[in-house]
Amino acid sequence: MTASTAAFAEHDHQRCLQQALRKAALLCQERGLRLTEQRRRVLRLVWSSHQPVGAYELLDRLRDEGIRAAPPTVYRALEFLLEHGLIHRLEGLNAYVGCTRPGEAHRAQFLICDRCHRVAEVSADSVSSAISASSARLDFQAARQTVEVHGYCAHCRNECHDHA
Amino acid sequence: MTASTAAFAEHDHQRCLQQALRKAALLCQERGLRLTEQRRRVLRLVWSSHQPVGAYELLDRLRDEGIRAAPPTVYRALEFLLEHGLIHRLEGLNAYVGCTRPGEAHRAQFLICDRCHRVAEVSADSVSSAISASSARLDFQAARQTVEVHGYCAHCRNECHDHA
DNA sequence: CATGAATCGTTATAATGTTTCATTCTATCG
DNA sequence: CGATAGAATGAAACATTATAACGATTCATG
Repeated sequence: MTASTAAFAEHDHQRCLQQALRKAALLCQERGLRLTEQRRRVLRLVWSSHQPVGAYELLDRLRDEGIRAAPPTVYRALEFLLEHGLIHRLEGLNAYVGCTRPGEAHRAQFLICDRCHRVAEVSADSVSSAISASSARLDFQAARQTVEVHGYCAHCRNECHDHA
Repeated sequence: MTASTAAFAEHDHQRCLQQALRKAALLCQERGLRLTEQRRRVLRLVWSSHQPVGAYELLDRLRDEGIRAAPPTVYRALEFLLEHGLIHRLEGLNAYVGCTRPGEAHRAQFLICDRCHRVAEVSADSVSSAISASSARLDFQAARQTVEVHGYCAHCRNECHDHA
């Protein structure tokens, strides 16, 4: 099972989480970044599932863990994690998901299931290069692509048919 | 000049505006929708340029015109215009732009110049079908695509070189 | 006109994100 | 070790974006 298909399938999510934390630690060590307790905690919470998490939900969960936190606590951690490619922000949801390929240069697309709310990260060259080519045709220099696809994952599509 | 390239080039914007209002009136008449004064006003303000406009900016401009308006006034108009495909929402900017092809089924991508803040709407089949194909490969039923590309338009890229 | 549905005005509030400044931590240098 | 400068944090206030709720008005239609 590849990382990109894992989100919608049954899997041992503990492995996802552990791998994400391990990769983050490695990346920060390599780059001389400080993966502080707050940042690690937020990263762990973001990775607690494949469902995107909002900033204030993270705040609540931090408080549940007994952490004294205010909005800037969360936003600062998110900013750090975004800046170094450890998480992604889903613009259409104002929410955050873990990056499956931290440290690797990649252009990601997100498949967002509107029923189970799980999100899969995809890196299809066919998509990113079609966007680049289309941009270039209009003499537009593309620097950053946001691609968010809403719909139903295989499992939820079947559920919907069952209950239709 | 096609609609999709107009945004970044010199052009008679009055024509864009008038055409947008004309198309909107036509579409509403065909569908039995009420293009009320508030809705027309908001549509006109959204179309006042190719730069996306935020809800509260619209609110301010309505007030400048002497209209008594509160947030729901604007959001209700925006909701109507979005629902019937007269405008688009740019998720990454929390802002709105006029739709260049109201009434036509189309999947749009947006080229957003980070310098002049103008936005061009594109409908590249190569992009939308690459996204559909990529989704299908993961057995994901794509219903709606959000594609927002940040970068520099031709004009601004040259400006940047000049001043570099 | 009577009526019901759609639209609008108004107030309040929720949800999301930022600024600011004082304080604490941490790595490094003398 | 102690000084120190930069990074990170705590805390309060504030700014921006969006929605809920409810009564009043408008409008097409019978």
